[in-house]
Amino acid sequence: MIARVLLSLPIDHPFDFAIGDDLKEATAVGKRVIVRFHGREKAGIVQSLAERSNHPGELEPVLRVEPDPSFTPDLLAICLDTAAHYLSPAGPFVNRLLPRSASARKERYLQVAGNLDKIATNIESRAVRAPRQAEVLRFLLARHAPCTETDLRERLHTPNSVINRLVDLGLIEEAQARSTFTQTTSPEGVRAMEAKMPGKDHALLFSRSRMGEYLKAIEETLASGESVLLLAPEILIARGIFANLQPSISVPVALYHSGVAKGEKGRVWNDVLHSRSRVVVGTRSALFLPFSELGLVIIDEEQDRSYKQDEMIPHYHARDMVARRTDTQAIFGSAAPSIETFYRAQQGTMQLIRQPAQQIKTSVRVIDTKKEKGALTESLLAGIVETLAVGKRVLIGVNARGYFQTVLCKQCGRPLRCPRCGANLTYDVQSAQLVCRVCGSPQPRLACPNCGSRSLRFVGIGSERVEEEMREHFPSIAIARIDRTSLSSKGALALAEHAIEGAAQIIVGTPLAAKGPVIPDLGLAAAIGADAILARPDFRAAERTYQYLTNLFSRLDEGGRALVQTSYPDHYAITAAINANYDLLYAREIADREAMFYPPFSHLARIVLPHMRSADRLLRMLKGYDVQIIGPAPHPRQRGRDVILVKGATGEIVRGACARIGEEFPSKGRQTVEIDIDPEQI
DNA sequence: AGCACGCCGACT
DNA sequence: GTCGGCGTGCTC
Repeated sequence: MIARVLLSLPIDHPFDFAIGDDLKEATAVGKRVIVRFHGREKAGIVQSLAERSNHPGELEPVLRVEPDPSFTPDLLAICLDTAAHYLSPAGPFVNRLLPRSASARKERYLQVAGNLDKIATNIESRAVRAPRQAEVLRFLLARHAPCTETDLRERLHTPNSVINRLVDLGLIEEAQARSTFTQTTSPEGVRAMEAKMPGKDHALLFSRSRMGEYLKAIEETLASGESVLLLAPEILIARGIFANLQPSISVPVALYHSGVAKGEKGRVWNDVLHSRSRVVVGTRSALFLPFSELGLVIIDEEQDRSYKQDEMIPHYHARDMVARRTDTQAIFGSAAPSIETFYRAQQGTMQLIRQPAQQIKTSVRVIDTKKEKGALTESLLAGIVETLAVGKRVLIGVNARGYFQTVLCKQCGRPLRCPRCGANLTYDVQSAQLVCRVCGSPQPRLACPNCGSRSLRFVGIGSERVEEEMREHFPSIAIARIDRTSLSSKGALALAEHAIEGAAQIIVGTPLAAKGPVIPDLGLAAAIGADAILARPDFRAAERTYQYLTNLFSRLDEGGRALVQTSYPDHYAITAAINANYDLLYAREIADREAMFYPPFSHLARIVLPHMRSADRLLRMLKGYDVQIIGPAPHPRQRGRDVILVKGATGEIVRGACARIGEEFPSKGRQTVEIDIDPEQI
């Protein structure tokens, strides 16, 4: 017996290892094994088992088989399919996905034990002498659902001793996560569900408030014995949904995202693997958890760019990977769907459930910055003062992080560029110097690296600059800034959540802060950075602008006011957003996309290649396929690299052409050719 | 990815 | 004459 093992190497094929008699029993497809490779111990995932190997030489033995977490064969197949779809090697992907072995300690799900009267009397009798115990009982009783020990400790700051004492007293007990759920769906319920989605497993839920529909669908799926996955675009939002969902669902809910601690990841993985967890809320990586009977995937804010993995290979899009899956029901939720998804719904590829009635009419005021100058106009400041005066809160949406967006050289008349990578430099207040946000290198002098001139002009405005100006204007007001750094650590995350909940009167945020549910007591949502999104050289610029503004407005409750500062008050993306008129946006966009042969009418791939002798050969090769080629154009941020956009009528054609590129131009060091299938970033 | 092998410039 | 630069190639 031999095992074909996927190692974390940028090589697209598995390596064979011999399985000794002692490990025959333990070795299985999807397990993590330790092998000796190239003289060193390395972990790998068993892709398949076979009788013999084609390898001419001697085989190294499998040294050890790791305990769970492991892949189910089904999940492994999905991962291999995903990697293949994006023309990426599977080894690094699957090795990265699988968490390290979970710690021996298993997370307990706790619930109140015995009859409710007994608990109620205990809460009363313990209120004075054992207030912490009473608190825990009250919490669990009110919750109606089991709760993990960690969760209990975090929410109530309960020491372990209190929990253990309650277990000893027999007042709380470990819940069998699986058995606590009572089957509630009648045959009529099942029939109603079938009627709702006749013969179609996938639906676009186009609505402002979607949680109710989600809850219904989740309970229906649970009732049929299957599991549910709910995806959110950001950690911050996943956490919010998790907190909301947990008390209203009949089984324990697990949370899974890249910020979850290692041990906890392994625990959640194992809970899903053994069907102890049947509802998971998470970000895109949760899509690759080992569900055995996944009945429903909900992908909330389906239009969100964050579902695309840009930083690492494979560059997969969670929404598209869900769309490919016919083995599970799927709901794509959005208040401002992507043009692609809405098109599919229009074509009948998926069902369209549209609830326009729920759109809240927001009163929006437009400030034309061609008439009123400055990044922070007088009207905006007046609006903020007014809002604060009535005790309401303010959200200011800025398009970018940092201080100034760009620094222009008056001599060269062009933005200052990083000499190392060619990206536009920004000014950092903290260090009072120019820094490159792409490669991180600071500039020694406050001068143009190109000509040395010290006469600079600062244009644009970033979140840090706005935050600082706000502090000057409103020194006694609590101000918070929310951007990508808010997701960097647990502490920063908690701070951001705290700010949104009410700790800050003014929140300055990048588009990240526009995502999420209604912010309590928000009186004013002001967009001052929408133009920068609209001006991006990307065929989705108008769509993104609409989605950004819609997101921002949706953080207001009934009665809240919005304000948009723009130089393009008549642009359809902005007027459509202000009037919540998606159909206007869609009509304009879909006509444009068809005329310009962009998605959904074409499929794209983005190729980034270094300046090399063989670039001409690459282009000639592409021309042999039925594709359109745009470029090569210099990479906007990386010096010495070019970008080619490949357009084709089907994904197969584009992927075929790109696969050939991948074969003919194997990655070797600096010469690596990057291929991004269905890019979100143009 | 590592790591070794291998072939050309400035140094004790 | 050597030390060491990183291009190329292999790993079951």
